[in-house]
Amino acid sequence: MADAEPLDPIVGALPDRRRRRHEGTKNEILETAWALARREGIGALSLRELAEAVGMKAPSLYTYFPSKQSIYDAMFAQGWRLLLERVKVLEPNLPQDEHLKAEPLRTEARDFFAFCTEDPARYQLMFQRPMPGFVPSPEAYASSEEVFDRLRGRFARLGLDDDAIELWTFLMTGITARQIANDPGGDRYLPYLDELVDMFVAHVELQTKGKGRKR
Amino acid sequence: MADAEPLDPIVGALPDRRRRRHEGTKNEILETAWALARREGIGALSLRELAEAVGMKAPSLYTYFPSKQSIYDAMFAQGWRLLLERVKVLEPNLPQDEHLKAEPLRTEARDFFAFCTEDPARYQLMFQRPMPGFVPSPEAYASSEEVFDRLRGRFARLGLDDDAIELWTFLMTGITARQIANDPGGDRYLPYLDELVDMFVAHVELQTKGKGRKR
DNA sequence: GTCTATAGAATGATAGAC
DNA sequence: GTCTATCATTCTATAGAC
Repeated sequence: MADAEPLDPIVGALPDRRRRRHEGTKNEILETAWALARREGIGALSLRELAEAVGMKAPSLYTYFPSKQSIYDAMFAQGWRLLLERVKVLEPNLPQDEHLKAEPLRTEARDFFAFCTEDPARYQLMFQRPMPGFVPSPEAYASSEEVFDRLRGRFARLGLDDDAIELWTFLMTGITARQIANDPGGDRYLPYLDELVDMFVAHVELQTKGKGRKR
Repeated sequence: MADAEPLDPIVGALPDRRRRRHEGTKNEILETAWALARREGIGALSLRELAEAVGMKAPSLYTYFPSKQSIYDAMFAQGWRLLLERVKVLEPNLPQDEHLKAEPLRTEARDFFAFCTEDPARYQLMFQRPMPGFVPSPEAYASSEEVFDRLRGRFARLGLDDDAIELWTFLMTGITARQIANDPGGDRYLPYLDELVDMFVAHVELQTKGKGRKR
């Protein structure tokens, strides 16, 4: 979970070696922030603690991030960029025949489930926004938008519309949230995942057969 | 949202009028706590603020609750007791014929959706536990257990087993969580609710028809 | 870039007078 | 039961020396 951070204008003007070093430290801070968030909960992150864990005093963090919010923002963006990388991998493997939805959707489901449950703190930050007053910056938000755009694209290639995406989202977030809340770190609910997908596939196929249907 | 609070031993020994008054103030504090939680988020509740809103100074709250955690605990218990009251109402209306699942499940779904979305702060406290370190007391937890026991009972009368309950829970929490996160106070996702129920019913009926199935 | 020192504010909780 | 006063922390953030 690192790099690809968009450069801020001030730092971008520095000489190369120095800039690289600056970015390196920034990433180290973010890595440490993730580690702390995993241990104590995303809402419990404090700058003193973070600074100490990274071998600094708290004020030094302000050389790298202008505020605590901006650290959350960078983490949020990082999480979505990472998910984006993972869903890109799914796209070349989509079938030509849109009647073969089940297998790609199972892969999709397992990938999402794995991503969410392998880091509950990240899940909370990305999907539950537990910090009062935290609003992601437009740049950070952009990655999350692209994830959804690509989901739309993949679903379209399987012959599925936006309403199907909504249903799909209920299922996937429903099961992952329960996994994280009731059995964090485990996989107690994983066996239900394929059943959810089968239920979903049966439903959308029933719908597309009954054409010209009402909603 | 009030009373039925189990008496703590000390207060239970007081004379009647005095005890009633004490309980009344306690409820007033809880009501005010809910109002603040709705306005500023459940995690942002502070004792000073709460005391001021109820017309006291902060230390006076300790006459009624031994700690901030105990206030959260009382709220948690209240929420589950209230949901318990609501699901009890559903039970007399269950059909004799277990092939008529769809209507009672729609009612069940609408009731749960309404309960969850009419008070997002309550939902967060009951289902998402956003306060680091908050653990409900065994007494508070008991109400939540009874809610699930009764759900099991109703599902059994519809011919549905524990695995069906798990699936159902994914669906219901998936859609309510999304409603609360993306359109709090609104009902943008309500139109999908019946569709979820239909999908679920079709799935479980397919399963019970194919008897002796593997899992 | 990193530090010390500190501002400035908020928190939960307790002691003890009345 | 309620209050004042206060403890003991914690927090983000800034000023300014080095």
